[in-house]
Parts: sequence; C-alpha cells; structure tokens
Amino acid sequence: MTDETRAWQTVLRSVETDLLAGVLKPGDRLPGERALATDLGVGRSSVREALRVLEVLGLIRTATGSGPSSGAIIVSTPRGGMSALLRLQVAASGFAVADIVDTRLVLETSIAATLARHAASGTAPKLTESESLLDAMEDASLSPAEFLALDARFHASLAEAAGNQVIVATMAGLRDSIESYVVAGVPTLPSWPDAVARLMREHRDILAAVRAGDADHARGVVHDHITGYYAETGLSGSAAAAASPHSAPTSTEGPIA
Amino acid sequence: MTDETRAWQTVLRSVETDLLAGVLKPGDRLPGERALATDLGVGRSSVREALRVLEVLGLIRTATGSGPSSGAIIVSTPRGGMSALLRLQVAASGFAVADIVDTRLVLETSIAATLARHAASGTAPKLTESESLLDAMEDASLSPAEFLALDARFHASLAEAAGNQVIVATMAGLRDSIESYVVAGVPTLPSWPDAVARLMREHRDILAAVRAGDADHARGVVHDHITGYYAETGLSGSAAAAASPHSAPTSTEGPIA
DNA sequence: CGACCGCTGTGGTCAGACCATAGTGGTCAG
DNA sequence: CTGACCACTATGGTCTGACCACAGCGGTCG
Repeated sequence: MTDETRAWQTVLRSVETDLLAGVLKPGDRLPGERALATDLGVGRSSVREALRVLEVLGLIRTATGSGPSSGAIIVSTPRGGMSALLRLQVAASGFAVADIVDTRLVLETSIAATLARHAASGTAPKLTESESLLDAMEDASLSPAEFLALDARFHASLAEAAGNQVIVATMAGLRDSIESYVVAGVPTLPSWPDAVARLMREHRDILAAVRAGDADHARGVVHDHITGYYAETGLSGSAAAAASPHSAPTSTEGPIA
Repeated sequence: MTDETRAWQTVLRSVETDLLAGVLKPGDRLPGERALATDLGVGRSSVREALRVLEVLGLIRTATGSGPSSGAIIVSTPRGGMSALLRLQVAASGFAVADIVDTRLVLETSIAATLARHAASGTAPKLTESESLLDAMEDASLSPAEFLALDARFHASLAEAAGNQVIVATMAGLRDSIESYVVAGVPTLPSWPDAVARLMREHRDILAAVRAGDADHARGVVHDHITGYYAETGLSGSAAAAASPHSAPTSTEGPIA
C-alpha cells in the first residue's frame, strides 16, 4: 500500500504542487522528460502519459527541437481542454446536447446582463471586436459554416468582454462540443438567407441592448436569440423555453442565470 | 505532411468517432491496448497516452486482471475530468478564484430558479436527499471540513435535482477546484459556530424558497448565501456582491463577472 | 463434488533504441 | 572581419520488447 498511486499520477501531482508553490509559473519550461523521469523515480513513458494529460487539459505546450522555446512550457489555455472534455462527453452520451444548450443559455444570458451592467455603470467594455465581427458577417457570400464560425467568434467576443475567463472557456467548450450538431442543423432550416437575416438582426439587437445598459432586456434578447436558433434546428432543451424572462413578466429581475 | 497528427491523437480520434458512430457505448469494453495498437498502426505507448487522457477526462475506467470487468470500459463520469481541469487551471493561474466563484454564483442561482419553477409548475423534484443532508449537518460535532463536505454535497444535490448534467458536473468541478481555498478560509471567520448557524439558516431558506416556487426569491437567497460566505473568507469576486438582486436595486450595480 | 492451482489475458511500468527537429557554436571560405 | 554553412546536441515523438501484478477461467486432484 506504500505505492498505491500510479506512476503517472505522481508526475501529475508533482507538477500541480510545483504550480501551487510557485515553483512553476506560466511561461516556465518543465524539466525534460528524461530528467523528470529520473527525478521522480518513474519511467519516461509514465512521465509522457502525465504530460499528455497536461497538454490536453491546456496546461502545457510541447515542442521538439532545442532552445528556449522547446520542451514542455506552461501555458494556460483552458479552452482546448474544456472543448475536448465536453466534446468527448457528448460523444459518450455523458452529456445531452439539450443540457449543453441550456447551460450555454444560462451563461450567455448572464454575460449579456453583466455587459449591460458594465455599460450602465459607465465602465463600458470595448465591444469593437464584436462590432467588426458583425460587419464581417454581413458578407452575403459567406458559406453557412463560415457564417457560423464568425457567429461563434461574436459570442465569444461578448464573453471575453464580460471578463470572466472561466465563463469564456466554458462557453467556448460548450459551443465547440455541439458544433457538429449546429452545422448539421443548417439544412433543416426553412431558408438559410432568412435565418441569417434574423440572426444578424438579433445580433444587432443584442449589441444595442447591451450598450443601452438594460440588463433585463439584454438577457431576454440573448435568450430568444439562442433558443430561437436551436428551436429551429430541433436541438432546444426542455427547460430553455420555460426560463424565458418574457414568460415571467411579473418578476422585476428575471432569471439572472 | 500527410501524417502531421501525432499517434496518440489518432487513437483519441478513433475512439471519438466510434463513440459518435455508436460502435462504442457506455458500458462497452475497448479492445486491449495491444490490439488497439496493431489495429491503428501505432505503438502501444501511444495508445496508452490516449487512454490516459480518456481516463482523466472521465470517459473510461481501467482495471487490471481478466474477465468482463477488466480492461478499459466506457463510463461517463464527467465530474472527475471537470474537477481536474479546473483545479489544474487554477493552479496554473489560468483561472482566477474570483472567476470560479462568480461562475458558481451564476450557475447556482440558475439552479435555484429552475427548481423553484419546477415546484411552481407542479412537477416538484424530490429534494429528499437535500433535506437529509441538511439534517446530517445539524450535528454540532462535525469538524469544519466535514461540515463543508456535507455543504458541498447539499449544493450538489440541488444541482442534480435541477436535472442538467452539464451544470452538475461543472458545479462539482468549480467547487472542487477551490476546495482548498474554502477550507483555508475557515480560520479567518470570526466565529465558526456562528458561521455554521448562518449557513444552516440560509440552507433552510433556500429549500423553503425553492419549495415555495418563488424563483426570484430563491435566486436572491442563493446569491446572498454564496456571496456571504466568500465575502467573509475574502474570496469574493469583484462583481459578485454588486450583482445581488437585493443589494443593488437601483443603479450602483457593478459587474457580475 | 468441491477446493485448489496453474494458465492466460489484462493493464502498469520500465528500459532502450531510433527518428525528426531546431537551436548552437564552431569552421571555413570570401 | 563577415557571413554562410554544417556538425553537434538536446529535445520531444514513437516504437519495441520485456517484465510485473492482478483477476478470472478451467482443468485437476483429493
């Protein structure tokens, strides 16, 4: 029982403690695989398994060759890991697409409300990137896939403007995990150009509501925007419709999230 | 450049496509590592790296020995993967604790509102587990760590009652990722018994508000519950307090996230 | 008939080898 | 002195083979 933990977990834990202790910081290089192996008393293959996990989780980036930019370098790019996790769990039926959509709805309405509050309090976040993305989406020659890619970036830009990196990464992962379902839903739309027109109008409305500082309205617009598209493509979650701020007009505040 | 993808990614992609195609389902056994290696034309070590990723992500469970329960078996336990991802990202400074707290706030208020709506619409979810957890927490002989563990389970039980597995897993991960910070904050409290008393009162209030079907009230109670504790321990997000539906009815609202 | 025991297949781990890559530093021609 | 070139070296990426621990399975023997 002295050595119950598996060898690769030893490596993982070592890196984690070093991170927490400040020995390792973003930008630092990890010791080489061979050095780690001898230092920790495990085989190089076990080290590699741990590094592979760290890489997929977005904690490190590996590069061959020599020099300062080679080896395993601590980065902090949670999006890839979040995407991989959610995507694979969806594939394995661990997550239902409807739950993904509902979660995205929760987060995105929260983002809109936050941005609106920022605008109302004077500290207006710069939404120039969101704006230029919308302009780029006006191009009628875009294919559905291209349009949806810009659409995703637009929503991501809103999340980034809100400032919560956890939500940014989660949103990106949620979106990525159901990307195939989104694009697969395009042919089921009655009319793609009509859908584009509606989406663009709603995008402009979202931006306007956010800029106006009306949190509740922004929330409602975003809610309808998301549920509208997923309803058209048959992916809507059960709870989404009931959670609409519009269907609960008596409340002053509406759902925060 | 035809073979840019690394060997372990080949394995990962193979498993993913098999999952999406229905060839693999939860409960199924993966082929043995040696078989996978020869089938995919890669080395066994590469297969192991991919399996390690799948294991950490909560997609498979591995066991030695022989028989039907051995080998790599498809499971869908996203919680472990979510916890590992968030915890390591926090360690690597990829995620700020304040952002974790704020995200938890967003999700948990959403959960409370959903549960209240369920109750209001007659389809009352069974909160018997939440109730019994609260009863167990009344035990005054519990240590802070034990109490907080039950506290976490209480909140998790609410999330489960709401039914969204993505939110359940995310909530669990968020909580796990900052667990060390939560317990570290206990000594900074003015009085632990007082804190327990307040938390318990708030827990009962949450349950009552949810059962009453008042979504807005439930949201507010949960909001104050979470922000209250984190504020006492100095972990509160910058915007959390300002976003309260109670404390900011007018205009001085700050950012949520 | 039942307990026992070896066989076999599984993951877990290690060691060694080889390859591709990319800096690094020295060499040599101009 | 300068610059292009090239061997060297350190790095990750991969494969192979080997061995171990474990757990079920099935034949064997009392």
